[in-house]
Amino acid sequence: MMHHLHMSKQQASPEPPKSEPTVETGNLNPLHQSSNGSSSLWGQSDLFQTGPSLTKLSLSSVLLSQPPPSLVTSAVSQVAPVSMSALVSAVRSPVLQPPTPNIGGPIRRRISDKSALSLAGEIQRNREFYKNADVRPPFTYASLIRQSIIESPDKQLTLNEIYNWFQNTFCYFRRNAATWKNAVRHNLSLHKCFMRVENVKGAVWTVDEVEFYKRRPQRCTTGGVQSKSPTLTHSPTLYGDALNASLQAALGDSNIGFLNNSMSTSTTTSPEKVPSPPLEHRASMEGAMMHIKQEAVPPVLPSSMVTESEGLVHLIKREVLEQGMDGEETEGVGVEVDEERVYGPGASVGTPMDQSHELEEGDEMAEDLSMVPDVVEETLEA
DNA sequence: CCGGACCTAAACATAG
DNA sequence: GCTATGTTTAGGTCCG
Repeated sequence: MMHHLHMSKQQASPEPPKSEPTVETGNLNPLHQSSNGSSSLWGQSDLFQTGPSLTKLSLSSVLLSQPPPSLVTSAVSQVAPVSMSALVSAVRSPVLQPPTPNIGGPIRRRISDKSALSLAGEIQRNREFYKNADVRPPFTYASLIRQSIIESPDKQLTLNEIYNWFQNTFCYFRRNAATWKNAVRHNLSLHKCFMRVENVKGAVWTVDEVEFYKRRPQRCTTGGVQSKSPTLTHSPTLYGDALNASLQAALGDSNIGFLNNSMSTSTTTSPEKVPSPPLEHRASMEGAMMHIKQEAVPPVLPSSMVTESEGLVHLIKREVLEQGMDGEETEGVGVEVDEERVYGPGASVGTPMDQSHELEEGDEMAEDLSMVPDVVEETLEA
């Protein structure tokens, strides 16, 4: 095992994907074709990561052996006292055994939920790493999809654009296209947080932040689940739990205020368009926000709502179904979603400009996500 | 042990 | 007929 790690340290960038990772957003389908045996590859590849080719394993291992820069540097240096033990162990272990989940097998411990909040930062920090390393990102498909959409200027992407984002952003997704693409489509259809919208450019996918955060809290909220994850632990993302407490304390009202402000700003910036978010809705939103706060991450909900309620013309998801049936699961959700959907069309009030405005705001928020850790760091250091 | 979240695979339907 | 896109279902793993 370790062998691979040591050797081939230099072929670190040897043959990741035969196709140059230098793909530009838009034109890169280098591997698509290779989807031939791809389908099967991933399933196994995920398990054995590189089962067939040791060379690849080497590569991965090597890369893995040196966790994403930010993962180590930021995590270690940043989060000093907080959850030292956890972080330390997390950071150490990786050295001995690759931190990433991809190697050992299909590790489920992926950063999702609130973790997704800082996913932006995570990706930003390690963009190069993920771009060149054949490492499977420790995020769930849902989180990644969301991220891709959020990163887009219009907060909406076509399926193909999402594919491109995956491939552009992660070297790992330049292989086994059939598999992960299927997963992406599956996720888009499965999760309520992803909404298909008929746009000028055809069908595009958008994210319903409210939904996104709503359906995932449980797992993460219930306790430092994520921090346990090897991948999460050392990730800048995991500020979540461990940091949380100290973070909250550290940040104090100032930052919270910031958060609140951000939220209020976003919520207030679009009051016209989104006719006074129903109280119930707000309540739920706040619920979601609570999670966000806990993670010490900037709010994102508002923007989504806005986005959603904005120029979205046709919301073609399971509205009917939700309304008609499943009153249990989607109960609360359903209601809120419906509400939003109601706004959507009616929100036509929102002008294109408004939309772009909001969208930009959303961008900023996405940026904020990436800076959260820094804020934390500074605060803690101070 | 259970239930929920995820992942992967695959069948099917549709539209271009 | 093929491909891309969507939707569903099913089986498994992991985790709290």
